[in-house]
Amino acid sequence: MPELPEVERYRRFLERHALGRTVRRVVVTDPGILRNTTAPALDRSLRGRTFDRPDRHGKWLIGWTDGPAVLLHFGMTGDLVHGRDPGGRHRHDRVIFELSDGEVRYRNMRKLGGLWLAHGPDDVASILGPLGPDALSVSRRQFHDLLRARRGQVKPALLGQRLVAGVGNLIADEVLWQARIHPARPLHTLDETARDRLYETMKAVLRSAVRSDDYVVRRRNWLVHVRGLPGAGCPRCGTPLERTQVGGRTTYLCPACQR
DNA sequence: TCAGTTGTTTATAT
DNA sequence: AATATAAACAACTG
Repeated sequence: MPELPEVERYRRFLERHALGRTVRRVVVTDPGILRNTTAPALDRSLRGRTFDRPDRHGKWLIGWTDGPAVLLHFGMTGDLVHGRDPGGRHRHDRVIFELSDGEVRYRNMRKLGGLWLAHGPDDVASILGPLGPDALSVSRRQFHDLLRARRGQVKPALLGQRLVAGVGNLIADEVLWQARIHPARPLHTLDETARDRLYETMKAVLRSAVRSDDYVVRRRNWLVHVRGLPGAGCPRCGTPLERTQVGGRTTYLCPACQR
């Protein structure tokens, strides 16, 4: 699930269910999900702390408290759920934050991604690593400046998290399809018009996806809606979609619309 | 049994 | 120094 739009939903979810709540206890059902801490240390560090307004950068969720911050990355199968009854826990709920009101569960089947504990903004920055600006808030000027400094193909550039942070495989295909740009196109062949179309399309796709509770299902005219279905055609022109590999990732495109 | 999966890191090669 | 490629991580599903 989790690309930028899903993680933004998790951010709002955490804000709704954890903001202002105090941590009673942290239960770790699978220590293998903890990346730079241990179950006892996590519980000790958070117990009694109160959650502040969470932040998001790209696909990272930053759960600030009046003590340390909890950093969550969701990999490909992460999720955040809320419950009141411990009996309702799922077997892939790896970490449970028992709060003064209900509990927030960090679920992750495949255990790509994980949980980090950070002690301040500098610690957060070093854990997140060299990310580009958030793809939803990057300015046109900054996007063009950063793009100019990149070489290679356009899709790997979008996916790399260093140009901008938050674009994943589905959104990358969606943006390039809507902007009518071939995913393997070398960046140096994109003129100013195409670069600007890329920027505007990326922002429009992300804004729209964030507004939807499930853009894969609800955006019926989008590529993601038909992506992977057998015999799927381009939602614009009906040409059978092409499935290929770009930058090592499965890629869907319309051979008629995307030159 | 095998291929495939919305992500990232690491090693290696170019 | 960047970029490209493959593998690894891990746990499923069809």
